[in-house]
Amino acid sequence: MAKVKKQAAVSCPVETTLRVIGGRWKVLIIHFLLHGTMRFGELTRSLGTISARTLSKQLRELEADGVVDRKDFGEIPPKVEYSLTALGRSLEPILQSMEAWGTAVETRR
Amino acid sequence: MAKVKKQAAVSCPVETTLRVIGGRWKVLIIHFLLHGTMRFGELTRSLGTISARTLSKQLRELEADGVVDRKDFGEIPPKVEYSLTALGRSLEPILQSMEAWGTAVETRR
DNA sequence: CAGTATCCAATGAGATACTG
DNA sequence: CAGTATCTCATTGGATACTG
Repeated sequence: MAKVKKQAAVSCPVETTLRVIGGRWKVLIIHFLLHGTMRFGELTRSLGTISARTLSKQLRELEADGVVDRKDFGEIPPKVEYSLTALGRSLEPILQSMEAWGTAVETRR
Repeated sequence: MAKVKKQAAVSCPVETTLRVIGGRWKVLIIHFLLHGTMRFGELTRSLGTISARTLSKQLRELEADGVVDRKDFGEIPPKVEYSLTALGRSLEPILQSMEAWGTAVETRR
């Protein structure tokens, strides 16, 4: 299998996952989308303090990584719905264990 | 239960976990320490291209978060050993599921 | 409504040099 | 050996204003 590119370093798959869900709002976005499809404005309100620019960027990145599906209805006024792909939904157990661990950490303080 | 402080936002525990393990080298450091205690120089060599400054910082942060234990033998030449605390070892299942997910993502490309 | 364009500040992390 | 001190740069994300 050739020369493994260059800087494969060590145990990369974990870092791949981190790159995908590591953005400032990404796990929160995924969290909401696990409950169902949402429109851009709904996400903005649910997330509370995110700017349009930032939400847009995080969604595009999640889409590029195959986690989120973007459906543009091509209407005016615009209507766009975001949902999780199968790959995105497969993140649920990870989020759950991360939530459990985070809760434990916060508790023990 | 009062007013929930201020910016509790939404589902924070997951983000707590992300803040703890989200550093550039942290999951890799934890990965190695899951196999046993290591000295500073060993970690440096294992990680390949990390600078002393960066490794030092990441270790201090992991220590502050209760994940890593630092044992200074107070000898000359210096000898310092790093290991995981119980809390640190409890991250193992999370890393494993993240590794599985990351592998799946890399595979499907 | 669902964005994009610009500009800007904060953080993270690398390179290099030095030290008890 | 195990760091610390500086300096620097790249990336991330926020604020604001504008648009099809």
